[in-house]
Amino acid sequence: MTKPKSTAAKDAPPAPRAVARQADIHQSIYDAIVEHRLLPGTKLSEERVAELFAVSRTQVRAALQRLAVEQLITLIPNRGAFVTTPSAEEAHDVLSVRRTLEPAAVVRLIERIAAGKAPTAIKQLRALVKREQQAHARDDRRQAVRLSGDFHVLLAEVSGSSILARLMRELTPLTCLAILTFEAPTAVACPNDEHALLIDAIEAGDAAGASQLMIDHLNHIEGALKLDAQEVQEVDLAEVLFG
Amino acid sequence: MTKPKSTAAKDAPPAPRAVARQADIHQSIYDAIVEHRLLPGTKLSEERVAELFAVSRTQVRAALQRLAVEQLITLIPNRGAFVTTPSAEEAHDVLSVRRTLEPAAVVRLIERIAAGKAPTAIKQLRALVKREQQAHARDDRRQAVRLSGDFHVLLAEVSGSSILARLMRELTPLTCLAILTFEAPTAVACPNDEHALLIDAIEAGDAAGASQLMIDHLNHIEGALKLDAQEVQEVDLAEVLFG
DNA sequence: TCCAACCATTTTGTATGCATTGCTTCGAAC
DNA sequence: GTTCGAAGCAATGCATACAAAATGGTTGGA
Repeated sequence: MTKPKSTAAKDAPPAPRAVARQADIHQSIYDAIVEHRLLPGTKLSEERVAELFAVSRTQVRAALQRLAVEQLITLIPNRGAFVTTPSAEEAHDVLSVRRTLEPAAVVRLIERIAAGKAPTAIKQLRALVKREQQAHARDDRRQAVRLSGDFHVLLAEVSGSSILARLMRELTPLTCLAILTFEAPTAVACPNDEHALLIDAIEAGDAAGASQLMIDHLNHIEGALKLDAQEVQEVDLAEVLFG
Repeated sequence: MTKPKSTAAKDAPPAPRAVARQADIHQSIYDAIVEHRLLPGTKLSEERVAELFAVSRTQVRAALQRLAVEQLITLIPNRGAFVTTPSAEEAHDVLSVRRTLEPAAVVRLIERIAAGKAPTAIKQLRALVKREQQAHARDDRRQAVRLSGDFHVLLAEVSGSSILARLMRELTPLTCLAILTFEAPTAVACPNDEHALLIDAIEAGDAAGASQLMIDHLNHIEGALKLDAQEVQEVDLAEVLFG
């Protein structure tokens, strides 16, 4: 019974399916990185992670490899996996591409709503904004930034383009990482009133207005980034390796 | 000669054999899929692939996993890996997103050239178009389609945005797959004169004209897709990968 | 005292063996 | 003759064991 090695599957009632394990590991690390509980530069030892999840290194390697493709961690051969340290340049780059993509998502969504194909879109978006405001209300900045990213992903999803949604799922975590790395703690990340205004414009069917709001919103985010404050906070030896 | 292991020789390849093997497998399968030697729906058995490359299944699994993240293959739990069958809807979706992204890449590149930051860009692009024309000349349609995709990736790369380049590296293989799946064999994929015209407009610094050319170009590709022809055939793995 | 080389420990890379899952085929009953 | 079920088989999922590489400390020499 106490041995998790031999027939461990019976001990875990909620996740008897083996496939879920790997996804769980990926999700947990993903969440930790996006919510800045795992700081850039932190090393993720295979054995350590495997221990924490009570699985073998095989599963961990798979999860880490996927995270590496998503650029959330950097895999150095024979050295290990490290949480990616975003550069200021990359942060601007991501925001720049998002200024191209997201207005298109907004326009798409407005067209889709007009065609009656996305009846619950507005409702879903408002629900997410509400959660975001709640996070703000309890001063949970990490969760707020994360939910803010989720908002932009949801926007792309309900716009009806799976490709667009996929790209946004790649870009938003990088943006979250950049915000939490470069933004001053006092600054407001993705001011949620802008999200609310954006929904209003979408609901009103104002394509031009909504697009401009989105661009302004992304500009505000980029403007809030402080490129000089690249300080290291209690990160162990990793920074030395990268420095 | 006697002791190749110690700290003697530095001319040994900096890239370890280890990572190279895995990358090789990935690249080989990638090429085969993008050049349509591996047809959509084909099953890629771990054991079979491992045999062909003379490695263990471990390496193959890693390569397949990466291909799955890139959406070139579909991983079905307990079933195996299959070359992704693109749907007509996805094909249109990809082209739609590219119509949003690529004009931005063109404008970016023109600005970059004007700033003197990409002196060899035009030269590189023309060289690639030349190879593409040569492939056309010898009626190598598969290689032509593949090089055509490479052209669009190179365009994004020299535009100076690594994020944009990354996204294009994801989208072009899907487009290649769609073209070779849905397009009539007689149709010309990515008419290379359009690529040449595009380069001319970029070199002339005509941002509006070049953007429009890019949009037209992508529209031509989408227009050439035939949504009904969706056939699946069986092929021999060894023949395709090494023949 | 400082630099360099060596050895031990830790961590990653890889293969292999076993368990599990899904498919297929053969058999029997209706 | 058709259909449902069970057993066998093949392929994937996963863990463990082993090998290679790197790091850190230590020892020896200049």
